[in-house]
Amino acid sequence: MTSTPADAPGRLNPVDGLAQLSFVIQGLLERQAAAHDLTMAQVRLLGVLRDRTPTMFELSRLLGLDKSSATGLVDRAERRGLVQRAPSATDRRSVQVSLTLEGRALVSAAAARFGADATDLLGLLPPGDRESLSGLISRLLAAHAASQGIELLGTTEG
Amino acid sequence: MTSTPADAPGRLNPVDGLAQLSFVIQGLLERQAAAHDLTMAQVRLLGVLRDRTPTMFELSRLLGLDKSSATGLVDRAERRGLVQRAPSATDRRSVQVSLTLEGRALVSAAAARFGADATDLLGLLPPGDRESLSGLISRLLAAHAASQGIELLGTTEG
DNA sequence: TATTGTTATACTCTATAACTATA
DNA sequence: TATAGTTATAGAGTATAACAATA
Repeated sequence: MTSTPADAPGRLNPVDGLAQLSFVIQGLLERQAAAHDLTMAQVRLLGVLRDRTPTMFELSRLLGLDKSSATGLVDRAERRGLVQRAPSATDRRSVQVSLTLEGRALVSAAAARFGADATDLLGLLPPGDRESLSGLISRLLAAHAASQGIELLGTTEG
Repeated sequence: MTSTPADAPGRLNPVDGLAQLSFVIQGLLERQAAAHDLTMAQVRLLGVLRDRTPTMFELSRLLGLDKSSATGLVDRAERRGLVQRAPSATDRRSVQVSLTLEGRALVSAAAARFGADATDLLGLLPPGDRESLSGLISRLLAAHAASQGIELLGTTEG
């Protein structure tokens, strides 16, 4: 399901193409994560917190994890000084999680370097093809989001 | 780096599009893996063994893991009856790893179901777009393979 | 009673270092 | 000496179940 046995070299079947592309992209992401001493789980955590300050419960839903898994993830990130916990103003059971300045800087740096890698990859195609591909991917993602619910932006990775 | 804050809904920037698409595809893979009680690591193991009978050392290289990690991975798969170890005929230090019939059946079933999911996803696009997308992805992967070494087929996922 | 979050526990996955047995 | 593989150990990541504090 991820290998490509005896296919024609220049013409992958569509399903294998999708699978292989996803592994290439994930490889780029993991490379930059590792370069910043981050695991993919931590990258997802920091990525979600870039434009949110959720409670632990909301966070676990955003990441698709159990509450207890989120506790451990946040514990380790907090120990590294990347995120912080603060009591909720409205519910004394709740905790609000947010990025520290250091966490924000780290995720921005990693995102920038991933962006450069991805841009290099796309640069392997001639400009016309590149634009076609981007447009088609946008349309596919939009159709997929629509077919699900309306879980459009921001949490496709969870 | 994985979130999509205030972009135009219908027009993701190309880099975010690639990242989000990779998460969607990985999500499909993980869903079918879980449906067969497999982790992604086990799926990669079984996938690599579909058309190979490597030694433990070769296997660790194919998967990009340390030898000891491969030992654990194969131990657990063997305990489940999915793979088997056999002594090498030529080097008494070596071990040859292969799929059992049960392992082969399992990876085939998972691959088939992932293929159906991926086909459904592509089916969200009109036929013309679908073919264009597949062609562009093929070209991108070919260019990427060429830009690396000649690590064409079979191990893009490692 | 229901919900939020943590703790206790267990398993998978991964790596490093040390070891055994071959070569 | 060098290589193939395993074992010992440690840490990240995940889940389930039980619990405390609050609602």
